[in-house]
Amino acid sequence: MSIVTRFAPSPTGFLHIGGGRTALFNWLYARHLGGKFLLRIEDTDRQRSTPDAVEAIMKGLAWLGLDWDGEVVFQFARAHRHAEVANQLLAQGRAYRCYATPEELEAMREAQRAAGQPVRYDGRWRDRDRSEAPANTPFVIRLKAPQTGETTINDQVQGSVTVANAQLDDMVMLRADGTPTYMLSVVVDDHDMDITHVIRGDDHLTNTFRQVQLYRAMDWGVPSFAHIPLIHGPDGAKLSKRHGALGVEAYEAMGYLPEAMRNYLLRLGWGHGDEEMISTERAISLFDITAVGRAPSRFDFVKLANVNGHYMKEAMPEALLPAVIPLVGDKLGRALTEGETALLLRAIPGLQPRAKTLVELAEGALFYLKARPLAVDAKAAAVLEKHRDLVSQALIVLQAQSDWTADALEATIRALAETLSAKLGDLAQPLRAALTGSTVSPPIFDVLEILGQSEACGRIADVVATP
RNA sequence: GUCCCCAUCGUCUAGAGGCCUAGGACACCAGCCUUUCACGUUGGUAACACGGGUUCGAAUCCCGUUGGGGACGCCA
Repeated sequence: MSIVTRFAPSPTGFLHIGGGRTALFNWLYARHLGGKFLLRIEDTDRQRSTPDAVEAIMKGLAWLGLDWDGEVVFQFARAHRHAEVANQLLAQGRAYRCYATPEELEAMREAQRAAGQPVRYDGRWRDRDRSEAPANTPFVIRLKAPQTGETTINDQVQGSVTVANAQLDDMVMLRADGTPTYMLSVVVDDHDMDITHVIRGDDHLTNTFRQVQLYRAMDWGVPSFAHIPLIHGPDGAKLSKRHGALGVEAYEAMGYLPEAMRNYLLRLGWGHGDEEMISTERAISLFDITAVGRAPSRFDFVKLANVNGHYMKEAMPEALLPAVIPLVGDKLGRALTEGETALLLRAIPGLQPRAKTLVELAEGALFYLKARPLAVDAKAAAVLEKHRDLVSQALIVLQAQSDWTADALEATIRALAETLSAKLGDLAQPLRAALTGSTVSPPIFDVLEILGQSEACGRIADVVATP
C-alpha cells in the first residue's frame, strides 16, 4: 500500500520552527517510503486566516526544500463537503442539534470550574427533541459520541494510549453559521485525501480520541497516527510566537543553510546511533517515525550554529556565492561589480572555516571590497605602530614581486623575515593589519593573492604613509 | 480542577535486562597544530529525577512521588 502524509498548517502567521519540523518529518516519512506528501491549508478560521500567511508558509517550505505532491488543498473550499458529512450523521441519528448559546456554555464551564468539576459540554441537548428547541435560535451540530467504554489509539510515537469515553464530550462539528469546525474538517479531509499517516505535534494527541470517534461514526478506516513532541525554547518553556518561535524566514535571514536546518531539526527528537551530520539524502533512507523520541526537546541556537558551520565548510563556494552576494551588497551599501563578484568567489574558501553562517561569511568578506584607505581598528593600529619599519621593508619586496601567488608570496616574506632576523609573525601581523584593518583574517598570503598586487601594495602604502 | 504524555551529562541524544565503572555530539576547560582568528586534532569536567518493587542481575520492566509539558473553544 502506498502511504500518504500531509502537512496541514493554519495560515494565521508565519511558518514557525515547530511547524517546519512537523513538515520535515511528514516529508521524510513519505520520501522514505516512496509515498506522497501533501499540503493542506487549514483556513476554516476566516477571521484569522490571511493570504499573506499562506504565502509565508509556502515560501518557508520551499526554502526548507520540502516539496509537496499534487495541488495544495484549501480546506475552506471544501466546507460544503464537511457540512454534508455532518448532515449525514444528523440524519443517521449519530449527531444532534444543540441550541445552547456560546454565553450559556461559558456560564456552564464557569460553574464547572467553580465546582472543581471537569470542564466539558454536559450533553444538555443530546437527548432532547427538536420540538423543544426555541424558535429562531441558531444551532450547532454535535457528534453523538459514545459515553461509555474507552477509545484507544496506537500511536507510532506515543504507543498505545487509551482514554475513557466518559472523559470526552460531544464535539461541535458544524457551527451555528453552518461552517465546519477543525475537528470535522481534519477528519473529512484526511479521509477524502486518503491520508494513511497523520504525523503532527503532540498537542493534538488528546484531540485524536474525538476524531477517532468521528471516523467510527462514519464507518471510515482510521489512519495511523504519530504525535511528535513539541519543541521548547532554550529555557524549557513552550516555544510560542511570543516566546522565541521565529518564522523560518528569520532563520534564512540569520544566514542558516536549509540543509543545516533540516539536519538540526531532524536531530531534535530523532537519532540514528552516533550519527550527527546526516545529509538529507541519508535522512530519507534512514528515517523511521517510530524512532522519534517521546520527550520534548529544547531549541539550541549554539548547536544549530555548529551544524550550520559544518555545512558551510562542506559547501562548494559556487553554491554559497548567490546567497552571499546580496548580503555583502547590503553591508557595502552598493551592488557588486562583476570583478568584485569574481573576487568574492575566490575569497570564499578562506572564509568558509571562519563562518558559522552566511551572514558571518559576508561580514568576513567585507574587507576585501572596501575602498582605500581602510579603517584600521585599535588592535591592528597598535600592531602597525610596533612594526611600521618592517611593513615598509615588506612593501619594497612586494612591489618588486613578480610571481603573485600565495606560495611565492609566502616564500618571499619568509625570506625577508630571515634577512631582517624577524619572526614571521612580526611581519605577518602588521601586514594583516595593513591589508585588512584587523588582527583577524584568513591566511595573509591568500589575502595578498586575492587582493592582487596593486590593491595590496596600495593598502600597505597607505599605512606606511600614515604617521 | 479533570484527562493525557514525558523524565539519561548544561543542551541534543545512544541505550529496547547482563556488551554500561553509561557511548557520541554541541558547549566549556587544557594541550597540539599555526602568520592572526578559525578549522582540525588529543585529552578532561559533566547525566540514568527520587522512592519502592520484580529479577541472580535494571538506565532499561512495574507502582508511587516529584518535576515538566499538552488538551479540556461555535481556534486550529
